[in-house]
Amino acid sequence: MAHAKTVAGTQKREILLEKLADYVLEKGLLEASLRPMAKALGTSDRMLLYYFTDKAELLNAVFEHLTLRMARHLDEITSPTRLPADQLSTQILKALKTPELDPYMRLWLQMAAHASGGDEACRLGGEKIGRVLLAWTAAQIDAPNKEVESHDAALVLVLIEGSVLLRSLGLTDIAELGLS
Amino acid sequence: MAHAKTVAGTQKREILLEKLADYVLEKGLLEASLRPMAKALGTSDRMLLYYFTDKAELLNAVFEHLTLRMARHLDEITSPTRLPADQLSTQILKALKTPELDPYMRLWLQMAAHASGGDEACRLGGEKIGRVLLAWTAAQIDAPNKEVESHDAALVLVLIEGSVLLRSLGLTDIAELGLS
DNA sequence: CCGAATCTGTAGCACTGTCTACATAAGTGC
DNA sequence: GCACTTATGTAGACAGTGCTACAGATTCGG
Repeated sequence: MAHAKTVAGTQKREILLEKLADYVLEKGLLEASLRPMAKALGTSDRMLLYYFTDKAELLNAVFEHLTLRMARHLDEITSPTRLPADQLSTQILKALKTPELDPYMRLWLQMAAHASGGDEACRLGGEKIGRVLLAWTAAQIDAPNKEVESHDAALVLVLIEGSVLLRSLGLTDIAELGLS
Repeated sequence: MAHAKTVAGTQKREILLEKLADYVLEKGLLEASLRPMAKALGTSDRMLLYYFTDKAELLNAVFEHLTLRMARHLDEITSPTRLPADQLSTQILKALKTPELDPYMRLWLQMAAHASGGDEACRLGGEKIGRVLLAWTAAQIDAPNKEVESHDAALVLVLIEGSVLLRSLGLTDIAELGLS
């Protein structure tokens, strides 16, 4: 049949998925080819396509897995004290530059680029990540009411993403000057 | 020898470059392979590698060409009246969503993604585009002094880029809410 | 007009990409 | 122990990539 049926089988799929997520997070989308990934995992492309029907399905699973993983990381570093938007954005940016979270931002950037090229899977995955980040941001904003909170959260997210993009091009000066 | 030597030769290179720029701008980096490009131009990959030593050199030339072309487009739509940062950012974003300029933003996003993956040529090209946009923005900002002007220009650029990234993921609502 | 330099077409190499066919190993229910 | 499902290895198909070798066409200075 198509793929894993037994208990051991689905477990193995989970293990593979975990390692695949590590790999994609570190190497990025451009190096996410079946053979290199399989090699890094100590298996063969044949096996990847046994546990995942497609490369597309594989990447989808990786995206979902990474989204959950990122959400957990974010939960761990959620500040208990709420801050106004301007202070929060620099605070958040600092957190996202962390070696723990930075890879997610880089991958997200790559997903956005693929999305702009028409890749619907990347678009959808990237959208979900964005929503997670937005909710996380909103929960840390000090605002008089819900309306201001959503507005400020959106603003902070826009600022963050702008910084991510500019930083990836080495335009760190602009990113920092703008956020200061 | 390596490539074009005569007058007609360098002219032909310019013509190819022009069409290559059109192609890359429309199709993006992922579809910028020699054979498809050559086919779209009515020539062969063999010819592209005659007039350009490398694919790398070809892309570099395309990037420079497009940067200049974008700068010309920007000049044409430069508003004579300077605006404060908040009004300017929405104004500029509207301009960059135009079918004439939007492709540049999409390509820029792809370049940033490649840059974040370690592609130095894309990083450098993308950095130049960023500087052009920054200068163009600064020239339209209403600010009391140069210091505020650079700060506000940087801020506007960050906002713009954040919007571009979010929009490419379909998160238009967040982009617009943040900029409002 | 002839040799030499500049162009261009054809064919192919070496590699990598996703994905499949087929056979075999390993387990599992009876 | 035997049939049957599940798991895995080997091999390769097939298309795509950048790039090159070689030969033929074209053009151009003498």
